[in-house]
Amino acid sequence: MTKVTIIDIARALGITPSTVSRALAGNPYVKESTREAVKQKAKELGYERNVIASNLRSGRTHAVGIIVPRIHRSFFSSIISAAEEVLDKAGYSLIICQTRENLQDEIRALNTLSGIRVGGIMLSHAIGSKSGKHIQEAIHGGIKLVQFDRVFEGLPGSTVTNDDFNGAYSATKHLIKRGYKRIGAFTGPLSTKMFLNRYEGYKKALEDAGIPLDETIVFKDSIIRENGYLNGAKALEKGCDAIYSSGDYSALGALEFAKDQGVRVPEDFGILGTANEDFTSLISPSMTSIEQNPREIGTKAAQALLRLMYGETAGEHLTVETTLIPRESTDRKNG
Amino acid sequence: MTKVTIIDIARALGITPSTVSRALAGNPYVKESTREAVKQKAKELGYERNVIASNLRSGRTHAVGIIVPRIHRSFFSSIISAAEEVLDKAGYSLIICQTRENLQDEIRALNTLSGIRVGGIMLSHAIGSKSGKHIQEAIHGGIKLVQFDRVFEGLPGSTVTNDDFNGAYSATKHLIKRGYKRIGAFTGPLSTKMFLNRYEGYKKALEDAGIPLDETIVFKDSIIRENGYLNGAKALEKGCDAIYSSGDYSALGALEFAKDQGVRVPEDFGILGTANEDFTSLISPSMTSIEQNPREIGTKAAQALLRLMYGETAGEHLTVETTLIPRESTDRKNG
DNA sequence: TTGTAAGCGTTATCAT
DNA sequence: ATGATAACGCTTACAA
Repeated sequence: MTKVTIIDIARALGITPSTVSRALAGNPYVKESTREAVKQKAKELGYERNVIASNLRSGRTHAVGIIVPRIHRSFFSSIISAAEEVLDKAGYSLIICQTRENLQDEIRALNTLSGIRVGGIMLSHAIGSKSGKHIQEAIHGGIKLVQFDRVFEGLPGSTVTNDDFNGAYSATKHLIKRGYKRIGAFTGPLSTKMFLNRYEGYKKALEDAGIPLDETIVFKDSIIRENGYLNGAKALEKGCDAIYSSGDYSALGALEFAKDQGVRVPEDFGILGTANEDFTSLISPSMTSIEQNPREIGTKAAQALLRLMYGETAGEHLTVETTLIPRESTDRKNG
Repeated sequence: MTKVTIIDIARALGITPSTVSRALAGNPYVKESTREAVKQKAKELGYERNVIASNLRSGRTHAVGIIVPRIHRSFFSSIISAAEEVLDKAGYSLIICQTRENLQDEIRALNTLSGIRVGGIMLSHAIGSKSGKHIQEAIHGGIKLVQFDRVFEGLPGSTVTNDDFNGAYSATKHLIKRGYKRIGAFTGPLSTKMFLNRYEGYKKALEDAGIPLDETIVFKDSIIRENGYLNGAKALEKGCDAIYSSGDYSALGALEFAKDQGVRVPEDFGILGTANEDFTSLISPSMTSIEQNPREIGTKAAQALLRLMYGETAGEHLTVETTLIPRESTDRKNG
C-alpha cells in the first residue's frame, strides 16, 4: 500500500487536490509551473495514482479481457501476444481467461470480466458453446465485444476472421498447379462455419480447374493425427495423389501413413496442411501449409476493440488473409 | 454500466445498504431469511457487485499479474495456462504482460501492475535485465513476488525453478547407460545460473561414471539451431558419439548435420535435447528430451503466490523435477 | 487558472 | 441482527 495520495502532494505544495489531479491528468487549465511542481513533488514522494479510485470515480476502466479456449495453443498465444502489444501501447491491460473448450468456464469468464467492469472483451468461443445467447446475456452494460476466429453471428460488436475460403482455394490451386490430379480433402466437421468455408474454397478451386468433385475422397472427421493416418490410408486406396487438409496434424498423420507404406512424398503423394505449426518446417519432408497469421488477427482484434470503446464504430467485420507456405511435401514439378 | 447497486436492493426491501452488503458478503450476523430475501432480490434486479468500489473500500484487489518474456513460447504459455487455472479457482484474475526480453518493457509492466494494485506478481525476468534492482524498486507497497524459471537472488518472496542439475545429470547418465563413450555438451552461456547448474549436472554424471571431462567438446554458445549445426560438426570431428544439449533446437541442428553427413542416429551418434518441444516427437528419428513440466511450474508458482498473499509464508524456494523422455535419437542397445 | 464540494459504490465501525 | 455514518482516493461540475 503506497500511502502517498494526491492530498499529500497538495498539502506539501499548499494547493488543493483538484489541482494536483488536473496537473497529473494533463488538464490544459493548469499553469505550467504548477504542473512542473506537482510532477516534481509526486516523483519525490513516490506517488502512484490509485487506479482503482480513479476508475470508480470516472466510471471507466483501463482493462480489457480476452477469452480463448486454450492459452498454450500457439495459434491463440500468438493472438494474445500481438493483442497485448497493441493494448499496452494504448494504456490498457489485458486480462486473459481460458475456457478449456468448456461452456461453463466460458460463462464464468464472461461474468468475471463483466464484474471487473472491463471496457471490452475479445472472444473466441469454445467448441462446446452452440449459440451466442450466453454471451449476449453477459455483456450488458456497455462492454464492447470483438469475436475472432470462431464467431457467432447475430451478436453486437466486431469480428475478425481468417479468409478461409481463399486460403483453401489457393491451397487447392497450388496442388493442381503442381500437377496433382486426384486431390482428396480432410475438411473437419462442416457444422463449424470455418470448416465449411474452407470446404467451399476447395470445391471452387476444383470447379475452376474443371475437376469434378468426388465426395468419396472428402473426409469430414475431426482433424486429428489419428484420423489423418486412417483417412490417408483410405485416400491412397481410392487413388488420391494428394491431400488438402484443414489441419496440420491430420496432414501429418497422412504423411506418416505414406512413409510407413513406402509411398514417396511429394513424388507420388502431395500433402498440404493448415495452420503452419512449428513442426511443419522441422519434419522431413517439410510440409507445405497455410499460415493463418495469428499475430495479425490479434492486432486487428485489439485495434477493433479500441475503436469500439472509443465510439469510432458500432461494429466491423475484418478478415485476415492466409499465406501459403510451400515446402517439400508438395514440391514436385508439374507433371 | 449495470445501474443496480446495493442501495437499490436495500430500498426494495426496506432495509439498509449495510445489511445488503453483509448478506452478500456472507457475514454470519445476518438472519437467514434476510439473506435469502437479499439474494433473491439481487438476482431479480440483475445486481452485479461493483468490484472496483469494493476494492477501493477494502483496500484489497483480486487480481495478480504475470510477467514473461514471450507469451507465445510454449514453455511460458503452459505456465500461464496452469497458473490461470489455480488463480481462477481462488477467485483471482490474472493480468499478463510480456517483456519481449526487454528491460524497459519489464519495468513498464512492473509499474503498470503495481499501479493497478495487484496483490502479487509472478515474474520470469528478461535476459536483458542483469540485476533485480528494478524489481525491488517497483514492488514496494505490499505486493507479493514469485519469481520462476529465471530468478534473481536477494529479492523478497518465493521462487520456483526446475531442478536443472538433476535433469542434466540423469540425461547424461542416460547417454552413458546407452553405451555412448564420448559425450559432448551444448551448455548455453554459463553466465546464466540455469545453464551453469545444468553444466554441473553433466560434469557430475561424467565424474560418477569415471569419465574425464574434456572441455574441448563442451560448447558454450547460445543454444540455437544454427549453432547446433556448426557445433555438431565440430563434435563429430572431435570424435564424439553423443551430445547432451541444453536446448532442443541446438540438438535439432546437430541432428540435421548428422543426417546431412550420413551419420546414423542413434547408432553412431546419440542426441539428447532439453525442453521437450512439440517437434521432438514429430521428427524422424524422434528426439530424446528433458521435459521441464511447465504446467507444474505454473501451478506451484500460483500456489506459492496465494500463500504469500494469505500471509502463510514469507518466502519459499520450490523446485520442479524434470522428466527424461526417451525416444529414438538415443535408442541403441548398450554397446 | 485554481478552489470547493459532491459524489462513485462499497465496506468498516460504531451504535442500537 | 440491523442501522447510521464515515471513509477509501480520486474526478469533475461549478464557483471564484
